[in-house]
Amino acid sequence: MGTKLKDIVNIKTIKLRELGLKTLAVDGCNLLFKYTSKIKTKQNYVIQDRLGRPKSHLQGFFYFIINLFERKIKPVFVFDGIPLDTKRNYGKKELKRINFLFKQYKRSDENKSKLFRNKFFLYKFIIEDLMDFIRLFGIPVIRGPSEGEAQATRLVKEKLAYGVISSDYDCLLYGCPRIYKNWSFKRDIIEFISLNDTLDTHKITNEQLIDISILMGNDYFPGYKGFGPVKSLKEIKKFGNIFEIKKEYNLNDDLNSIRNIFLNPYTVSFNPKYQAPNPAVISEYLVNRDFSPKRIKKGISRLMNAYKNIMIKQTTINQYFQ
DNA sequence: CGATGCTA
DNA sequence: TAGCATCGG
Repeated sequence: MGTKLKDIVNIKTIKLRELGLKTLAVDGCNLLFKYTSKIKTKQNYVIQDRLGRPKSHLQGFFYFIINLFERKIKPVFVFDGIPLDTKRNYGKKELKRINFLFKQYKRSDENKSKLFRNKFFLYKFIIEDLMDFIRLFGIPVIRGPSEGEAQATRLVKEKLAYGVISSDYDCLLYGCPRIYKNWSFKRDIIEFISLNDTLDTHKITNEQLIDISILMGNDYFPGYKGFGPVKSLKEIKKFGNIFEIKKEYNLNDDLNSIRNIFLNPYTVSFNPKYQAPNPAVISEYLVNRDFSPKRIKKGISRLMNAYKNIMIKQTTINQYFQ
């Protein structure tokens, strides 16, 4: 939802290679959703193996990892923890509908395409398998207890990652200093959003940015009518914080708890560790999912070459600084 | 989305 | 070999 911050944040396009040898926390759910909706057949279905299992996300993640490795970027994948997400309450009705669709999905292609774009379905049936797949690359994966953005930001704050790759701006509200989005491997560029630059530009604090998001509306609060980026920013700068505005406008929502979601998110301690990718096992996994041997061979060769180059570069640098 | 194949 | 179209087998 963080899209409403678009008019406030500072966006800069940089070269992907500037991020070489950096560890970036990747919002895995974001990517999963992206690939299951964008990698599709002519009939607009996810691509599937002969057993009807989805492959779109596997292909997407496979090349995403390879492309990052080739640019010497090390990802750590962060997934959301809870299948029942707090933004949308999946009631009994929706659960029933999804179970119904799932039972039918071997028969109806139409249901499949809907199912694979349903967040609840992905959370319940796809994520764990995908995390296992990623682990075969020796890449650390964590499923945080609340929002992925919050957990990813914690890694950055603890200097275990340099920044976060995510499609929206919510990480800024959690205090993430660097967000990267809208990459193009072909053009070798990525957009960079700096929290500090954003705050400096408007001469506001991180808490004030949260307050602005509350006025405009964020994932946890619908906001107030008439409060867009311009008015929200102006009023926060004039009154200082959301509580003064609450008094001024006679609002009676519990805004402090919304604020606290961002100021004190529920996350866990995690120390990312990297290992060498396991080409044989990755290959076997992809063969089982009906990827063509040609694709697998080429991809794995790119992967292992890229990994080797990261290791060489890293050792050289480590030696240099010793 | 990113890879692959085809065309000139 | 770049640029466009189509595939994901």
